This record gives sequence, structure tokens and C-alpha cells, in this order.
Amino acid sequence: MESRVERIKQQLHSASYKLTPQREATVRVLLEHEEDHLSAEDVYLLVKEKSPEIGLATVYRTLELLTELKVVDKINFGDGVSRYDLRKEGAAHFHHHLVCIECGSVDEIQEDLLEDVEEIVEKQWKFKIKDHRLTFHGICYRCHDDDDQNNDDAN
Amino acid sequence: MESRVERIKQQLHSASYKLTPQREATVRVLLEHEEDHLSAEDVYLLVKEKSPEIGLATVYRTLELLTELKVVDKINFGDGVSRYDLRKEGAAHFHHHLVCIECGSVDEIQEDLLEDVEEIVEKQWKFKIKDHRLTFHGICYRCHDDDDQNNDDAN
DNA sequence: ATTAGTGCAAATTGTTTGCATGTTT
DNA sequence: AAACATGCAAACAATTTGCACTAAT
Repeated sequence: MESRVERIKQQLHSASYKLTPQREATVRVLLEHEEDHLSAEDVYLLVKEKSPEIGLATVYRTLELLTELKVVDKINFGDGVSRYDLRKEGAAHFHHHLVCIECGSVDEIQEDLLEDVEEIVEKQWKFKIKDHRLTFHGICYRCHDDDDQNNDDAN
Repeated sequence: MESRVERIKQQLHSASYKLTPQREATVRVLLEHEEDHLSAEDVYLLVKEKSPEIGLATVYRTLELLTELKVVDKINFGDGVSRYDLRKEGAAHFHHHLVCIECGSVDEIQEDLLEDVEEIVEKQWKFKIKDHRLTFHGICYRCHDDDDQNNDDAN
């Protein structure tokens, strides 16, 4: 974990930015919530717990910076807010998402399932792919089981 | 085209909504710009050309309604605005998009390239897929050709 | 008459910006 | 002191809402 911070620090430096205390606090929150899909506001509140002086604008600026450096990906699931998702280290491509329309959960698929599809797209549409976004909307395994077994809170 | 309007009218009726003149004007604009990815504001301005009395709020409400009825899909390419994309009639799944990071163009792929991927996701993640969003970011064939042949405006 | 739908303006929300202040070299 | 970074408040932009009015059954 420390090394993760260290490596992000390198990335910032090589783009001639500094890892200020505020930026570090923000990065740490992102690392501690790697599984989540936090909005800027979410990040702000979490950072504030440990570093109460931080301003929302700084969080926005930091997230923008990290997006630019491809440390995080800015995503949008259709509710009004942008969410920020830490890239797995060394991940060639952005992971996929499963959004449950029942419970709102968002799970991640790390495996790259698009290799074949991308080959087709590159060839047939002559499109040089740099990145992708793939999100499935549906019913997650948790809600699915609920449907079958117990209908406790069905209404 | 007329029949398209007619069928959307049916859909509205069966959900007990009416096809008011404002709604019809909005639907017609969407039909006339099927290839585009219009924002609410875009739609508003286009509708206004023919029906100057219409209000922006009505356009928003109509687009929301059409989204709910799955006549259109609300999409978001990461710039700050929602865009509205008419579903192809009878399309089982939402089409895919190619967003060019050079020229900003957005092309559509109507073919469903995800059948195999979806089978894997449904089986391995026990996730019942209802819909998907797939967008590739990269260089479109137009900008690609530019790179190879003439570097007129390369800087 | 009742209900659904509209237009306008005001309100709300997420995000960005200007600027005076603080920090680091 | 120069350059960069921060916090705050104000500005902004997209979208939503309240409400008086209209249209249609």
C-alpha cells in the first residue's frame, strides 16, 4: 500500500507535479476504497475525516489531475455524478462494471473480455482503440437469489 | 417515418400518456437526427425552429418520458451533458459507440458484438443482463488516414 | 370539472474559477 | 521572490421543480 502511494508519487513527479499533503490524503482515500466508486463529494467527505482543512475544490483539482495521469478513471453510471475509479496497477485496459438495477451495487470485472470484440472493431471499422467503457445493467447474484428464495421485501 | 411516429404514439398510449403537439415535435426532431447524439439543449433548439413556443423544461420532460419508455437511450460520453439516442426499432440491445478523441465524432455500431461476452458474464458472475453500454475511445478512420497521408494540421 | 400537460422563472446540484493566502525551493 | 498549490466564495451550467395557466376529455 505504501509502495502504491510511492509509485503514484513518482508518476506525479515525472509529470512535474508534487504529492502535497492534500493530494496524498486524497490518494490514500482512493486506495482505501479501491472497490468503491466514489463521487468527488464522497472523496471529499472521507478525506475531511482525517484532514478537515481540505477544500472541495482541491479534491476536484486532484481528481482531475489523477484522471489526466490515468491513475484513476472518471466514470458515469447515469446518475448525475462523476465517479472516480482507481486503475489497477499495470492494467492494460479499463475494467468492466456490473450495475444492479435492483440494489444499485456496482461490481467490477477485472478480466479483459473484449479482446476479440476489439479486434473486430479495429479491423472492420478501421478504428484505433485507445480505451473502452463497458457496463452491464441487470440483476446481480445477490438480488437474483432473493427473487428465487425469499420474497420478504418484495413490496 | 410517419409510421414510426405512429408507433411511438401507440407506446405512449399504452402507458397512458398522450402524444401532444410538443411531444410529437420532439419525437420528429429525434427521428430526423437519428444518426446524431443530441443533448437536451440541442433538441430544444431544433424543436424551437418549428415550434417556437416550446419550453426547455418540456423538452427535458419529454426526453425523460421517452427514456422511461425505452424509445430513446440516455447516454453520457463524459462531457458534462446527457445525450439522447433513438433506439433502433426492434433492437434487442443498445448499440455501441465509437468516440474519436481527435475530432470528437461519434459513430455507431449496430451489430451486437457482445453476445459471447454476455454469455460469459451471465454464467460466471451470475448476473442477469438487461442492458449494456459499450463505448470505445480512440482514433476514427477519418483522423487515422490524416495521420498517415498528410500532416497538414499536425500541430 | 377534472386531469394531464405546458411555459416560465426560480431553485437545485455538480463542478469550475478567481483570487488572496500559504507553502516550498 | 518565484512558482506552484490551497481554501473559500462566487460563478457557472445542466437539470429539476413550483406554480399558474391551458388543452383535452
